[in-house]
Amino acid sequence: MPRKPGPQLTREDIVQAAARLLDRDGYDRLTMRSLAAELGVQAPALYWHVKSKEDLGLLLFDHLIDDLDYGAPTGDWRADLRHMAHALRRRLVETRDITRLFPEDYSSGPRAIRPLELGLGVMRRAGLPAGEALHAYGVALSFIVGWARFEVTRRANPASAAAPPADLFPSIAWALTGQADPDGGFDYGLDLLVAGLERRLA
Amino acid sequence: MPRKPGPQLTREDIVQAAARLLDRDGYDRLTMRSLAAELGVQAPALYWHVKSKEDLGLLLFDHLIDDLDYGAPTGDWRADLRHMAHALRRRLVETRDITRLFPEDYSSGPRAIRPLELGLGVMRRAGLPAGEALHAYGVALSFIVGWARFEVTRRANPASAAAPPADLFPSIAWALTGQADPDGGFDYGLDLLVAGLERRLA
DNA sequence: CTCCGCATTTAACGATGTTAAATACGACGC
DNA sequence: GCGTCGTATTTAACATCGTTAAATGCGGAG
Repeated sequence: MPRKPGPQLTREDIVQAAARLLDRDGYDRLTMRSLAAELGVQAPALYWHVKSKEDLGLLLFDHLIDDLDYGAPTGDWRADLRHMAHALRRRLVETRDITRLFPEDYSSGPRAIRPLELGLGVMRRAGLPAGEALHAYGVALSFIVGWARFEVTRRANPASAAAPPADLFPSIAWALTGQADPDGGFDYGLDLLVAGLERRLA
Repeated sequence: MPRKPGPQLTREDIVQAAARLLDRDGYDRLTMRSLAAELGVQAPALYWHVKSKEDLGLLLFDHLIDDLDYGAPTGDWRADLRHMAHALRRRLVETRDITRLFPEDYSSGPRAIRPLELGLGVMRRAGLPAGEALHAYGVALSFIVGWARFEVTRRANPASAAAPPADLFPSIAWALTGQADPDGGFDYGLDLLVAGLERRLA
């Protein structure tokens, strides 16, 4: 019964080749035909293993995010929260075009269940009421993903912000007088989040 | 010198027709040809007024967001922040497919300057140090946009979350025991944000 | 040896964004 | 009044994409 694993094309092969192409050429050039070529095969062959390109996109996202190690809980919920957030953000920022593959229904669905369980565990150990944990998780996830999307393009483009006229935009001019380290924004957001949760616990 | 405004096709006409089609058919069916048909014209005619579809997307986004009224500052920075956040979120959630048009470089760029000035004004009046205002604004924007993207698809799909096995995912099971009102997540996030900022001010 | 199901190739379809070339049309110089 | 020129639009077509239909190879079961 076990089939010969010979020169057969497998779904895993496809996903791995897709990941390779995504990293090399970006999502726009990741086409069914180029993917088939990477595998030494013709394009329609892919459709035997994969329902559609959208389907492939989900499989690819899973592949790119599955090996993410959120680490074991340490008992310090603040550190755990920060650690998880940093891990996810780093993966989103460093893996090329992965934000374009991010499933729009990541809040629910089977693929989101592991980080959900972990994240809710952190909230639980923090002492948050059960009714707030899902909210807090959703807020954190929204912030992280939303932030990563902006950060990706900010890294791609130069920091080409020419200062606007100070008379028309006084608050912008004011904000530019304080020089914040430009990469600290994410940690600043985490600080706000943690402080907000602490307030919730008091 | 003033040209006759007769049956000429203008860029505004195109953008308005695009907005109409977007609302009626969604972004996937908003094609150059269908847009041209809506205007009683052939597809390549559009390219005289618009550089590309991507360009049109930016114009369309501007059109859909420009009339957003953030309201005048009240002096209560908490209320102002919440008001701005709600206004933006509502527009993002209610305007069909607008999140797919959201410019990835919205943090900077001329089109983002008005909300930026307003938002930084709020941060300023809150008493935040100048060096933190940009960070706080970026955090808030990331949260709002990130949240809206999830909320859009959550509204589209039913709340089809079948509860996972409690023995494998105890924290999820725990979180589900507390019934939070499912639409309060955004306000909860705003509460966290405000509380975090208050902490920053102390 | 034959038949059959899995896997892949060949060929092709329809749609899309976009460009090149031809064409209509109104203003302006002479 | 005629020709010319810049503006605006149409006609025709190209390249590419995701996807499907049909034909083909191929290996194991009877």
